Amino acid sequence: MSELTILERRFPGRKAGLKREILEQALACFNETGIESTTIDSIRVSCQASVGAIYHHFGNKEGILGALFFAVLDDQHEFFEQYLARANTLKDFVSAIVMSYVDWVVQNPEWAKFQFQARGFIAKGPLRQELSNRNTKQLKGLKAKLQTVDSCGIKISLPFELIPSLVIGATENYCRAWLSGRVPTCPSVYREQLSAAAWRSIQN
Amino acid sequence: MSELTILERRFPGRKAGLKREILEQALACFNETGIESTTIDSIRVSCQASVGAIYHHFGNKEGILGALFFAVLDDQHEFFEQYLARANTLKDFVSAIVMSYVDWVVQNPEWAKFQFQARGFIAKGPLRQELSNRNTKQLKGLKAKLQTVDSCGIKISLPFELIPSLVIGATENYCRAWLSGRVPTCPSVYREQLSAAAWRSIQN
DNA sequence: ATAATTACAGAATATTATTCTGTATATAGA
DNA sequence: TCTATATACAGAATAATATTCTGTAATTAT
Repeated sequence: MSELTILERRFPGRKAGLKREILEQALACFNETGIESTTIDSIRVSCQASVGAIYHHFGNKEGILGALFFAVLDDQHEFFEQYLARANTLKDFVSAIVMSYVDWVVQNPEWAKFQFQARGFIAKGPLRQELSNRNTKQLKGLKAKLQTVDSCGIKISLPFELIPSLVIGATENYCRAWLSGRVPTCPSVYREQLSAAAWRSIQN
Repeated sequence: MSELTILERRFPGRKAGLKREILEQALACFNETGIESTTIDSIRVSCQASVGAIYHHFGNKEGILGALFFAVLDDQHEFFEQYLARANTLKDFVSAIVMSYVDWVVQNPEWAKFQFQARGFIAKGPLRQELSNRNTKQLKGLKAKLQTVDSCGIKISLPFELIPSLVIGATENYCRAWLSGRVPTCPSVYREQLSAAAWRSIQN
């Protein structure tokens, strides 16, 4: 794991300084007051920039949202790939998905909160195609990797389209509950249980 | 099941006619173009009302959102209670939760889509307390019912706070995927599998 | 060194949400 | 039935917000 923040990794260099600052404050605003009720002006005040600067870098509000959203997505994906690379059996495979998800959320709670909020917006707006492309691509990668893995003597009889939901659904649901304060206990505490439950759920 | 629509059940009577019409068109707009990018004026045009009428009934945009959101929540809850009433064993209990969720979503896909979109907004805005109250209340009801049920000789050793996520997480995830078009197969097809997987996931 | 591009500032404008004032319609009490 | 009171609606006026536009500084490339 690098010491840099997500923004420093995705928008590196000194000349991207203001860009990062705008994004950082925008993230804070979005998480505090919600995406819709965050105004460009509130972001502008937070980062002490001008509307001109903001619109120069991002075009419009959706542009800020998109820059943040795809930065998260990329970061999460890289993180996930690191876990996946070490998985040799099907059980490891399931475990890697669950664990990487939990660990990433716990390490980046503010980004995770934002991601949950923003997905809906992106799925509607002009960037929906981009999101859809990435989803298909990632799914294809997963399928390929899945072929190369030792299946532990288990024959999965459930239809493939159900598997992703079974593997990640409960974990995602719990992480969301934790981020919103509905449950107090950090998902890290339940890494093993969530992983084991996912594994049980796909067998029959 | 009543023949009436959700709106007719929640806002009955002739004098609530325009109110229902506004809500119906607002729902359509929200689902088509997203909540943020839906303007009051686009709703006004769709239902051929005046801004005055809209603001008279709902106060502001958030008010429309809230009326729709809690109407859905109430409807879903009643539907769910019908299933739950028939559950006598723990396994039935889990099954009732999964099945009622799937059936409701499949019967009311537009409302379900809206619910997923709107939850984030409500969780931020001024109605968040109301939402939180309902969640706690429902959870309390579930716990109470859980005590009265035959546990099938199973001793659940997982912490309680994990259970709701394990039971409904995968199903919710799949329904969401279906509503957004990411998977083609209707969740109804997988009712049994989802229910069985949830049941396996909570045992260890 | 200078031309060209990129980064920024802030006033001007456009879009959208909300309020306000007035009128009609319904409802309740006499 | 009459009238007072509240509720339902219409649409112009205003406020809040997003976006554009024009100009200037800084940076980069030639």
